[in-house]
Amino acid sequence: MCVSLINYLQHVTPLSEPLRDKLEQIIRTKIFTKKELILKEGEVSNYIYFIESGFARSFYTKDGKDITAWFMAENDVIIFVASFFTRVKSYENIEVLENTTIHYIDHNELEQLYNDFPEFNKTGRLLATHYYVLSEERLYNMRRQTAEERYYFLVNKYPQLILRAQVSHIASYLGLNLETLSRIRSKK
Amino acid sequence: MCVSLINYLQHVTPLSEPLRDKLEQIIRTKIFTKKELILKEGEVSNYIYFIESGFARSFYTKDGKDITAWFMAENDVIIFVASFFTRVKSYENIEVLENTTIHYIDHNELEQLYNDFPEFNKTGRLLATHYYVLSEERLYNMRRQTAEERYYFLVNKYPQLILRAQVSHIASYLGLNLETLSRIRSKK
DNA sequence: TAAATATTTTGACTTAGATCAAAAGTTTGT
DNA sequence: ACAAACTTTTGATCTAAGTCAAAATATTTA
Repeated sequence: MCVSLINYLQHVTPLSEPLRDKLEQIIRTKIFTKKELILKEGEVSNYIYFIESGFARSFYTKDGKDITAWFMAENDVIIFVASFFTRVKSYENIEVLENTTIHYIDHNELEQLYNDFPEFNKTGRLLATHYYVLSEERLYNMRRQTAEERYYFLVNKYPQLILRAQVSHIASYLGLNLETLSRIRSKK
Repeated sequence: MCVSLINYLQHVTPLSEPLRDKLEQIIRTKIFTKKELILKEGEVSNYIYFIESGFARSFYTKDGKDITAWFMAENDVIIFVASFFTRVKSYENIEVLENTTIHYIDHNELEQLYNDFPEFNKTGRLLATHYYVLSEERLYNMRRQTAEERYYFLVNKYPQLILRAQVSHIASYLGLNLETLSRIRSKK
């Protein structure tokens, strides 16, 4: 059932057989239907998630407005970064935008795994590095730049995202209001 | 000479004696004077740096303008993230803003270190995670928010930075022009 | 320590994107 | 297949921040 996740991890760096067996034991699977929340703000994020299929977004509320922080699709590892790693309450939610199947691992079990299988730290290091690079890239795109530049960066870098997400979510992700994004898109 | 870096790493997670010895062997030290560039855009970042003392900033050029990406001070680990990890040419520079002493490790030697001392992957994982959290935090502050909100977030989170960096650099980091930041600051 | 250079502040005006409002188009459920 | 509920587009203003210009301060350097 969780073959996709183990394959993914195996692809990051090879795993020993006992480690794979242990992973199979601790990975849980859950199916969410459109609009369900995988995680709610105010909770400490206790799981690291992996999307087997589907589409989701993280968002938070600011001055009554719903602001999308990022989108996640097949083969993405997702975490409330700050909350999962530093054990503080999350200010973000994760909402499923299409029916979605996820695999997840409990925070304590993951810690235990790092202890029992020190080799797994390499997987953790490479994954953290990878997501760190992506985060810096999004940060880079966010600074300066006009609304139009930011939008077309996203279009080029994540074309499938543009097709799947709705205008209002893309707009709030880019720090625009939806009318502005609508106008940018209709300019040709 | 590189005691400060080894202490720092030891603080992340304990290191074995042979690992410490190896680290002492491969860590290099260099002193930069104000305005020198530690690294130039167009180069592949070959080193991971650690600031023992001093102050620096990373910046890039966009439409002829110099834009500060971040600041680094004592006990900060610094890398051109994308370039160091993915081995592409960096679009960023690192400039020393005060006389600065740095320790650095060569990319290949670091890879070798991970191979020879697999335990060091734990240090790498924890450091990558830590900097990932900080990156997401900066990203969070960058989105939405008015110029004033962004500035005061920085003031509260990094008060020493505000004292050390010049207005024009802080302004470009916040995505503002310096006149706008000057006006925000003079509002009391 | 005075001149040269760099940085910050202040002022007048412009503009990209926000806001408010309503029409048009799409999706969803029964 | 129709009504209800969303989502997107279009239009008319408004405003926060940008631009250009010049004066006021601070910092370097000789």
